[in-house]
Amino acid sequence: MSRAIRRSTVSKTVPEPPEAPLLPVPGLDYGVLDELLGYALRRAQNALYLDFYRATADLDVSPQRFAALVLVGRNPGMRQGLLAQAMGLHRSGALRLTDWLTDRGWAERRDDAEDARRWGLHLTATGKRKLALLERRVRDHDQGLMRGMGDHAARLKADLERLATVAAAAAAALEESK
Amino acid sequence: MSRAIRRSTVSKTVPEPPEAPLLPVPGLDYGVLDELLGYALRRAQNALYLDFYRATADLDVSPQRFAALVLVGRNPGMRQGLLAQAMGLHRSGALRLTDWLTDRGWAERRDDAEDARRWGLHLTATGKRKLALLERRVRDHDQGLMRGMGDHAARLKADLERLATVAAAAAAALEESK
DNA sequence: TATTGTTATACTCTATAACTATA
DNA sequence: TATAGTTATAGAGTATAACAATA
Repeated sequence: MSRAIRRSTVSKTVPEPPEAPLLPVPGLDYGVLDELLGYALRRAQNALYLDFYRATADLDVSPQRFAALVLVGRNPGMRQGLLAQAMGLHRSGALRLTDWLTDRGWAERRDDAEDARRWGLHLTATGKRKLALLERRVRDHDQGLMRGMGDHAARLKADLERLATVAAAAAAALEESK
Repeated sequence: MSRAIRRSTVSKTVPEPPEAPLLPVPGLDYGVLDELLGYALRRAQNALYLDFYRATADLDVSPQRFAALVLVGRNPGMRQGLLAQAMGLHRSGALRLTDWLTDRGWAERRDDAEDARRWGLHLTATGKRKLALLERRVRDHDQGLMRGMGDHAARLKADLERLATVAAAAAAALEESK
């Protein structure tokens, strides 16, 4: 592959957040939606996304990009393909995500000693500073949500982790039975 | 506004699902992500979306469009603006969503008796049949997830509803303090 | 003047398919 | 041949801004 400098065509901003939270509108009949675990999850996810967006508005990231920054920071030298796998993305998506980080000077690609097809991803000094700042902000903010959930916070987190594996197993079973 | 027949430029298919679930990759260090309620929620949401997509693959809907169908079915005559509000969308998004439903002959716009600026949204007979089929499928499927969560299912749903309001309040407070 | 819905546009996000270099 | 990454493209999703009709 060409190791020449590439021109990346990556987004310049963070995506627009939802217009408004998805909270129940008084007087509307939600029918079956009110019974569904999936819809409750969607409502919560929507509210948290909006909240994350506002809490980090000045730092120019998205939840996904924050996650990528953490992963590269914690696993220096990781390949793009592994980043894709960890984030549930196609290879081409991991490329764009990496480009976004390198365009800002937060990460860089280095040659992989074992396999010349691969890159090793590393944070720059700037990236490390940015990550430290972001981690503090995001953690504080998340802890605020946890406080709001009181003594249900820990069990909610555990239940969500279990739900993710339950749903993934269900999806895999459907894929299988095709 | 023109009540002439419009040419809708709406998508023909359902969006591509994530490439793969976001489950933890063994051997990777997730750092702070493993501590965050928000990341646990993201993992669950990702898995459920993929699962919904596969469970309804033959029915050509997305979670959002399913929700719109339920809302219009349950609240006949509702305005587009109200649909936007209920779904956390901009007006222009509700327009596209409505176009999508009308293009398929599942819903129709009728004049609003009280205000000539508004449309009243209604399901067609076809839309009602489709909705009945979808509701059965989605409910069965959601109950499968609930069964997988055992006796934690009800409390998880309640916790998620509370989390949505906690996060929405936090987001509103941030918006306020700007 | 404000509101409802529309139009036109811009931008992001993701995947697919074909390609190059390397294993 | 298979894999890692790249390129080019197509399709989806959302919002913004300006506009017409109506209140």
